[in-house]
Amino acid sequence: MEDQLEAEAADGTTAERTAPRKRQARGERRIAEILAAAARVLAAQGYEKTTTNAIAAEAGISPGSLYQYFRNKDEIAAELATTYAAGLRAAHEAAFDLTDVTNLTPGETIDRVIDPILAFNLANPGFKALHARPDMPPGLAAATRPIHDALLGRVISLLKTRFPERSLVELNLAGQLMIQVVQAAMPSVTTADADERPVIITEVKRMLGAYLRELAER
Amino acid sequence: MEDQLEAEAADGTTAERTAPRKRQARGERRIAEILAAAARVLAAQGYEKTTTNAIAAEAGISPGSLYQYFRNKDEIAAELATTYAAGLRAAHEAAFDLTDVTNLTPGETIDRVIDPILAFNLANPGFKALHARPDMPPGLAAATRPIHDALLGRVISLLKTRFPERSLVELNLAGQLMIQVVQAAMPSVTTADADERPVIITEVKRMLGAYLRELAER
DNA sequence: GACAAACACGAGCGATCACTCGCATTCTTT
DNA sequence: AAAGAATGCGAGTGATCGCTCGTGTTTGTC
Repeated sequence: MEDQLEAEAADGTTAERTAPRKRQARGERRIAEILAAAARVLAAQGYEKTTTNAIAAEAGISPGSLYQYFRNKDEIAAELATTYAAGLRAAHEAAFDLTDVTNLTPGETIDRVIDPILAFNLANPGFKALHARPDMPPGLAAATRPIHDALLGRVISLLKTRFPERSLVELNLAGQLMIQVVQAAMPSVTTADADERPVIITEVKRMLGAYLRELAER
Repeated sequence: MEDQLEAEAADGTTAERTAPRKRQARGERRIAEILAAAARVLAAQGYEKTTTNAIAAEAGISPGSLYQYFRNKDEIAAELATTYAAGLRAAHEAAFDLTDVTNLTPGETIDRVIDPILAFNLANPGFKALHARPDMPPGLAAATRPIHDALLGRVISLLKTRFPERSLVELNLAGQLMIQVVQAAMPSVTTADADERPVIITEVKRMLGAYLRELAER
């Protein structure tokens, strides 16, 4: 990561990105610590009730130091949302092989889409506090939207290969509804005892499966 | 409404409710105005961002006058939640005749349950800002819970008559999931253009219908 | 070792919010 | 009409929050 030392002078535009001037190992670590702390506080308190002082305290630094790395509270949340988006996308791409979609049963397809989302939500409790809450500042919504759009796009393209006879508006609506259902059930899953979760998850999958069958026979 | 003048002296316990001491026509009106104003602000801003000063301004009174009638912000919200609960219950009871449940098709049953909820949500935009938001103070959650419980009880008893062979835990889970689905789709419905709404509503009902069919064949 | 940039601190500023208090006004009762 | 309770006001209080600033400490570079 330190292999470019003075090869950036030629390019003035990205100079601040590739090599600000000198050393940043400590700072880089701090940023990660702050984001981890913010995720923890966010998961416990929700966005509105999360204070920057609480994040700083959780990270073990002073409030002032926090603003050495982030312009304001929203930027911390936006950065975290971006990180989550990347993580969720990665989780999906790892569990999902686009080539063999056609020879999966509907139930298997549902599993392939739902399970990574569930696992991600269980592993990242702070995610849902950041994802499409209605009381968010518009700047943050911009960072949050790509997560939703990427997932929606994936679901729609999946529906398209499985129901080529359906119109795109129809599939769009179906995709949005299915995502809403999973999101709606998510709090129940994450707050339930670990041994209750499979029951809830099975039920959600049954509903989605039934809906897909209805879509096929329509 | 002013037919009890001095017939309350016999009952000491409910004296403050029926006749505090003297005159309250103006005050009674104010309370209604404050609640209406609070509903408007709540619908536009959400619970956390709603300030008591904004409610007072919307009601056309001073912040001080607000506290003549309510102890604090939460009490306003709680009172409003209670009002909503009564309204929703009334809407349901008007649209719902428990006697002829058995000779309705599943689709009709779904309409009977869903339509009043939809109508109520469209007519009372402030309702969803108050209903089971995760960032609410515990005191408010207490006022909000009866709404959910009443609805859940109604749905479950309905499922019980239609699926007597299913266990109660199973029906409980099914009822909760179905309610979650309707609630999850509600923002899409209320924010959509009026001509888009039927499409979304139809789709939600299709999903619920498909799920009920799956529940029957299970 | 000298210098400057990066990093860290924490008291505190300005704004906001829920709520109070002293006082003025309106209404009811006698 | 006089008393007093109900109603109304709005500046102000104390608490909290996001964020800044002056200052001090660490760390890489020469």
